Amino acid sequence: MSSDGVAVAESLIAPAVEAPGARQSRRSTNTVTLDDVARHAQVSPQTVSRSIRTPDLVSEFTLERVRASIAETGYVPNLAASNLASNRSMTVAAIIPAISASVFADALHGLEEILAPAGYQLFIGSTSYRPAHEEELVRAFLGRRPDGIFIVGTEHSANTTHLLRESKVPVIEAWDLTDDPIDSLVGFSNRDAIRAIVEFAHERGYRHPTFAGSLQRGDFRAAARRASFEEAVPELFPGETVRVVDSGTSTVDYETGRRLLDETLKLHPETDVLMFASDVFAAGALLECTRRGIRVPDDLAITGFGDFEIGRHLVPTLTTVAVPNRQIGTVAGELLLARMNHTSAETAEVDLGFSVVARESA
Amino acid sequence: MSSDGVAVAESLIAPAVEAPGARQSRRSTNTVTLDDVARHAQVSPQTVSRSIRTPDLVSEFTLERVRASIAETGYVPNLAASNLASNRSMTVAAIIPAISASVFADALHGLEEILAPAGYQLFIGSTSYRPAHEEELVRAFLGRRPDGIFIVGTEHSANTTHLLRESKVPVIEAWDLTDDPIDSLVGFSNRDAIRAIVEFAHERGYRHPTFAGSLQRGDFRAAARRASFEEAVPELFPGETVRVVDSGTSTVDYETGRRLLDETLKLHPETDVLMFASDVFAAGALLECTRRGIRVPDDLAITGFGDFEIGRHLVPTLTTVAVPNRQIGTVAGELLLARMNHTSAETAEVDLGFSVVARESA
DNA sequence: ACGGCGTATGGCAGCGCTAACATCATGGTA
DNA sequence: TACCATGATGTTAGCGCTGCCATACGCCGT
Repeated sequence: MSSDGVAVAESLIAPAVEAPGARQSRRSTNTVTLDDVARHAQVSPQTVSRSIRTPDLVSEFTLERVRASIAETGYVPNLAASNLASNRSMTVAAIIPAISASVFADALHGLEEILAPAGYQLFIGSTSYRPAHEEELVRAFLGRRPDGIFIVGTEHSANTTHLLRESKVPVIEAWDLTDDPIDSLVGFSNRDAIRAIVEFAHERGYRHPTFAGSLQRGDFRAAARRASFEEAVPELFPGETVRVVDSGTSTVDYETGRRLLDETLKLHPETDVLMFASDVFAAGALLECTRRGIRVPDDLAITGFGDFEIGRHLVPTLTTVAVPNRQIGTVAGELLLARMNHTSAETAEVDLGFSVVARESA
Repeated sequence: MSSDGVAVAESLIAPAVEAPGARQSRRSTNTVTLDDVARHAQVSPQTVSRSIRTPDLVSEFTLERVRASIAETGYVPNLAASNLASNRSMTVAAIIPAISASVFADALHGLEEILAPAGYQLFIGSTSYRPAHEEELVRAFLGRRPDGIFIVGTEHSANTTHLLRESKVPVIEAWDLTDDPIDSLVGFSNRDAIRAIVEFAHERGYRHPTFAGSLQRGDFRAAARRASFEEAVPELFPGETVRVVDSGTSTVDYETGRRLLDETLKLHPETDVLMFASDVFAAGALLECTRRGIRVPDDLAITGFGDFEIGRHLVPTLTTVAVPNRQIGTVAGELLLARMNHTSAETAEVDLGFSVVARESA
């Protein structure tokens, strides 16, 4: 082939000039790039880029050709390169304690509902309630340069807080309130919510409340709820013992609820209203009551926390506290969008409140 | 200011030479880069890179200094740049129908459990059972150049299949079996599973089975389960009408289960075993039976699908089909790891099976 | 006829990192 | 002593894309 001949001749004359293939290419195999599309459409790479990102600036005629070329070549833009060049990743990082906990799944759903139409993608990581893991996760996620961060909780390690503050990325802390947020805040007061349901129990005439939950290390919201109970009881029930049953680090499931009921009956048989830190526990306990023939609420009243769907279907239906899971996600999404579009530079602290849902079980 | 004066003079003499700051920097504000760390530690950038990625190749002495510099400068690696240069993103994309569905959350948990220790991060997207959305999601995710893809289901649009095939990325389809996978496959036969529980009902002596589920468009696994029921009944119950109650596009929740029970009692009062497409429906129906005083299984037997935790706590406990949710995730994770490390180039088709769990409700 | 303006496109450089290769000091071996 | 294998570090040249600016062209008003 004549072209080969030319190349060889050249390399004899000027050995400094690389022979084709002397240095191995670093390109990934078979990947269509923006340049390929540009060549195919006979326009500059810049025009292809514009056709994708700001089609308004490209003439109808050119746009047609570029689109056809993209389709024909099967081009898929490399967002890592785009991210690097434009310094925007079009991603939002979401850090939650557990994927399988439905409350957080609801919030993520709300978050995605707002962000996806604006072209943002969600990076999800779960900490399993371990602060050390949270820090690791924050570090790893920051490496991907998200345009926004959604994180459950207001209590983080000093390092985590520092990392987030220094990152200059809009951060939304969710699910609780605090006086000193990293940036913005969307949630409700776990403390007030528990207080409200203790007051409810008091008004209904119950006299011997017991609180039951798991005190997983790292679950600061659960801890806040327990503390709030311990604070409210002496005020509302003067002279009454403050009874708390704790399953330790157990997972949040129906089985744990059952065990918590068991322990309560053994340790505090005088209990007339058993207040759970989660509807899941309450449901497990309620079903166990059905099995054992304990009449709810006559023998023992039960309350939950979270207003999960099952509460409306249990027999008897469950008295609980409704919490705006989904709304936490949508509000957070809207706040983030405003910040990321530079529509607003303001941080916000949104208290979405809660409500006591009185049903049959108490 | 004198520096301004100099700049002007220079531009008069040699306008082609850029005055400092004439072209605006594109760097993101205040970001510490690998070069900054290198300068701080007085080593080359490459050595810093090695210190992070392959510390074995760096001397103890240098490593110490680099680590100190990283800490002091607060350096956070830019993974977009790393990704671009190395052609590895260290991410796996997971595409599931719904985040809030616990079965998929379990699988994701399993997947993460395997991938996270190996340094891979999970990108999660939900399709809401819409094939068009699935395609969009696949396209967007491919743009991030994941090293592996986990996708629920074996039925995809032609475009989706084509995109995934052409991407050359290891793909695992999950939750069902097929003769023609895109790449690898981890799941169980929804068809056989339903058949097994119909056989179970037959052996237990039930004579008038009815199937109840929602037939959401896009949920091919639900459709397969229904079809399997329609296939099994004529064989096992010759002469018996094939009764199917369908809630249309309702969401999978307890309320729908209740409505399905309602409809069944109206349309097919002869039913002696009601077989649900999900434990969630079964639980909703079972609770409604309790409320109405319908005795289970004496007046009506009930079966579910999925072996959710609640089934073990309902009164009566729920007969169902156990399905290896978590294991689907872990096995998929292991297969992906092997492919991504180039330990194995082989595709695999893994049938994890299922098992009928006989409890009190049937 | 001319400069000024808006629209469409192209050229250049660089985002922050790493693969590939080059270099340089060791130490052991023939 | 010359030689090469080994380990530690440096140099070069991109990865694929977009920000910024330059350029080309037609249109308008004066």
